[in-house]
Amino acid sequence: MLSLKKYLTEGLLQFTILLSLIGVRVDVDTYLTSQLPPLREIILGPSSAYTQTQFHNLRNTLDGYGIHPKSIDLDNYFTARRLLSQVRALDRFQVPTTEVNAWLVHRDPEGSVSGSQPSTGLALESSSGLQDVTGPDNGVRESESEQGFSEDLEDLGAVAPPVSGDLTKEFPADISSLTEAVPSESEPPGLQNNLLSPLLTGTESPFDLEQQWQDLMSIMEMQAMEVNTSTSEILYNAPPGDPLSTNYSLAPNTPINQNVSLHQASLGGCSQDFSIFSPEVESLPVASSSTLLPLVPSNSTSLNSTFGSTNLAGLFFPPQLNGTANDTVGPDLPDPLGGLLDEAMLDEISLMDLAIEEGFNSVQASQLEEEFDSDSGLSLDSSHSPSSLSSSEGSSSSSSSSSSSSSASSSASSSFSEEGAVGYSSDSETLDLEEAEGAVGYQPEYSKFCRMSYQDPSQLSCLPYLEHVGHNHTYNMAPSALDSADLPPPSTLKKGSKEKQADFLDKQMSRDEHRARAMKIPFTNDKIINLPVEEFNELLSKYQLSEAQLSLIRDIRRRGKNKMAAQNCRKRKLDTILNLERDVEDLQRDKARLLREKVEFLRSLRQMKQKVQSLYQEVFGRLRDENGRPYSPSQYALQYAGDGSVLLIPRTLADQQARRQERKPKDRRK
DNA sequence: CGGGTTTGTCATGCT
DNA sequence: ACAGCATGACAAACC
Repeated sequence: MLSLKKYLTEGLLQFTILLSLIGVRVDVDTYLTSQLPPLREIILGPSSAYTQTQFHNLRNTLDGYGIHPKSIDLDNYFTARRLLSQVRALDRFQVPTTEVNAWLVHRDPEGSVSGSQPSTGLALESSSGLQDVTGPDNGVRESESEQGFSEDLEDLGAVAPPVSGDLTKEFPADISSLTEAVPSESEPPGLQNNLLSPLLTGTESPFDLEQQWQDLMSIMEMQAMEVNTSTSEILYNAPPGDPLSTNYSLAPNTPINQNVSLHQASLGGCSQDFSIFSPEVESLPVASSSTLLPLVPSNSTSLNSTFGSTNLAGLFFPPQLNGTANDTVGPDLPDPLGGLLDEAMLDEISLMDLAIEEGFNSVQASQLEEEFDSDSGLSLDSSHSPSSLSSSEGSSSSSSSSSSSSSASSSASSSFSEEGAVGYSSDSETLDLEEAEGAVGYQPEYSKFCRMSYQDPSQLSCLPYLEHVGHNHTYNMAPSALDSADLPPPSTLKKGSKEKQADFLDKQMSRDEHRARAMKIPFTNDKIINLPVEEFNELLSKYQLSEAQLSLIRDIRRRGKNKMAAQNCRKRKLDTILNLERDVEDLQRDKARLLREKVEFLRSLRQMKQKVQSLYQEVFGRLRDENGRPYSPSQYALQYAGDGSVLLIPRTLADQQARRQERKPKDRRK
């Protein structure tokens, strides 16, 4: 029970201190459940910074850098660092290494999907431009995408031949490459210029293309998982098998009454839910046809490159595309990214913006974090101990410095206390003053005044938290006091002066000093208290002491040592509190920094969404039917298939799928 | 004089 | 068993 009591009281004390110091909410559970030892130790168990200390050994302790001298636990130290880094990594998206390639395809009159060989039908007249930007870094990806493309084609060939046959039968091929379909951003919309060339001027790209694309993929993935506004899973509703076949089965014989000659692009190699291109328009005129128009992959055209282009920055919400297509693409082009740019995300962004503008005080930061998500584990950066040293940059201040100060002062304390002990005076309340004054046995060489290290003013000046200690509890007798106490001959003093003297002595001498005098102890309390036990026993053996004297001497020694212990204990308490204060400050700093990083990330997220939207509009606007007319966004939409290809589907079907997707995630969330 | 602070002391547990 | 340390609790002194 007692240990339990101690445990609880200690823990509660620390916990209370921590909470009282924290202006903001700190998820203590996070600390407790983490493997970061220091705070957990402080709260739950023997505190590393608040533990019993062998002060005689402290003078050998470290300078305080790196590891708390009282908890030299390298395993915990490195474990904490590793975990901390992992936790911090949680705040960043785990970007899949998926990639998207755009394919151009055209259909030839014979009904075969041209481009079934990457190097043949799919070859883009201007594909060289695409490949130019592919660059060395994309070499591997390119080959991968080609492989994926081949697979796609195989799927098409195996499953979709009837459709493709229908399509081609029905639609005269209008072979224009995607590159032709996408204009440069500076060109008037609708011009049949190279679609990708402006996007593929990778030389200007200040970004890491792959990173950008990964970010984009993350956005989409996150959107599919969290926002649930996409219709990405439509393809997953299909029975196991080729999703494309499923799509075809949805509208196997529905004729597309136009000759849909798709300059199709697909995103090859993308295994993620990728239906961001599925629009959300519900009230659009329903096309009679529900036929899916698979966008057959072309060869090495890579949207990676496309997205990597800085030109995209200028493509945000580009002007109306396809100016020549009066009847279709226009301002009312549905926002294919409605799901991506959902309000929730924007709210977050707005909140973060607000937070930034307002300077991120701790309370706001805390509230913001609560509003966002629960990755507050990032504040795990419990800076209390060695673990905090891992906290990157400049915030790794606390523990080392605090530990050093602690250990330094502790060692100083020990050294001083070994030099001498607190002087004690007799207890006036139990002794006859005159008897005390007549006491003998004080040896001058032992009457030097000693004080505890942190009672030394010079030391106090180094300990700011003790600066306010201005009390003058002069229990300790100064040498002068001792001398003066002995000087006046008792016989020469009047009664009144004796009383005054007694008062003075009472104030100058400790109670044990008085007791020692009263009992005629032949050596100083300093010796009694501070001599090593062997020397102490040796000293006792030199004198013939009564039992009462021996008892008093042992009491003096016990009290004197306990007095120092109490002082050390209190000092440690102060150090602990100060360390906690520093820890809180560090945690708040880290928290603010993490929130700032989060804001930055959300901003880049938003930018990427805009880029995707722009690209959608670009691609869609450049698609032409067999008559060279653009498709109406009210009737068709682009949609990513599960296998990475891009489909041009009737909007009705897209809407259906979108609705289906809206229901499904809700269920999944519960 | 009351309240807060500092300090000494005791009791207790632990090593 | 003893010495010593740590610490909660209490009280006295002090401000």
